Amino acid sequence: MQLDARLSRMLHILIHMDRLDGPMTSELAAQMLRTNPVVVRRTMAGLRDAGYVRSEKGHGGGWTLARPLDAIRILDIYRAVGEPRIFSIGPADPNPQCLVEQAVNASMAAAMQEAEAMLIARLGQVTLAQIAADFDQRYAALLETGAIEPLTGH
Amino acid sequence: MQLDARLSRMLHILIHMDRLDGPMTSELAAQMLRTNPVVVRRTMAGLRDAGYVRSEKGHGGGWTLARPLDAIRILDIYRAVGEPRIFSIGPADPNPQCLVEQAVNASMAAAMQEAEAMLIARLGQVTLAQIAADFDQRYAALLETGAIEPLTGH
DNA sequence: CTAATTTGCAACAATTGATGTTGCGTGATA
DNA sequence: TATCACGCAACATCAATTGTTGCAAATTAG
Repeated sequence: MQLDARLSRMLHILIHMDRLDGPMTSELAAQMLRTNPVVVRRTMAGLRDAGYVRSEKGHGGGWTLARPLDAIRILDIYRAVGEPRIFSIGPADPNPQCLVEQAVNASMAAAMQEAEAMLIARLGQVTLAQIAADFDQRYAALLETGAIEPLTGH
Repeated sequence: MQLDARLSRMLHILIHMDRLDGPMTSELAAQMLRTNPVVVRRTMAGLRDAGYVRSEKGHGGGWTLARPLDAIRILDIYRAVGEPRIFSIGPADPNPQCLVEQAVNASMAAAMQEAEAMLIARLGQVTLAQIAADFDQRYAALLETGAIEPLTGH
């Protein structure tokens, strides 16, 4: 399997939702993510259950933020999408009989848990508002160079 | 895909090689790893090319350590097996046009690179001799409790 | 010298979980 | 009442490790 992009995709679409007035349909989100509306609904379901977005059916329906971006941390969304597995490397057998293998697993697990704790801590320190602010800087910088026109699609 | 266990498997088998007098055949290693001899050769090939083990064909052939365990760090083996991808999460598009997505990727990449650097640093600090010493402690502890008999398989 | 052993390597199948896709049901609105 | 949009189940696709088969090459035993 290639990379699990659910977290990145949700962060991406949540910021777009913040900049959009009115609900965002799964269809529009799917275009932005270059995927299928069903994939959007499937992944966003976790965010809805966790209270970060709301969904409305029917005409004029779609997805809306339930909180401001500065009240959502990356870690919140990581958890809302189901806390996907972080590492693609790991033990051959998580609970082996062989004592050598137990020692190997213990050593690797210690290192990986340390790295994971650091990553989780970082994800808990960054709000979506900070990412949106970074976007604003990038946008302003591109306007400055004349590389893009004001109000064109990002 | 499930977890990539190549690194763990190599650490495991290298320590067994150290405790074995004479070469270890791929067949024996495969039994210890509960896999196929071809898988063993395939993965060990990287360690041979990197100079950590030697292989001999024919009668009495097999794999032998080319260095003592205290001269091999986990990081060395990680590199020798081809530096497998560490994370199973990541960006949907590593080089997107969308500035929002660029900002998301930058934020995630910063956190992940920090965690990766910490993991790599840890793997560079642990030698296989240290893991083998941990095994010795586990073995002695089990002997102490009478849970196992001396000289039985580990 | 011949047979048995063991690695080397190519080729292909199996596995697994996210991702992609189709279809239909349900609720809301124009 | 027709259209829109989400909800959900079911199945296909994909990618990378892992598993498997087959055969060649090298080395040693007898």
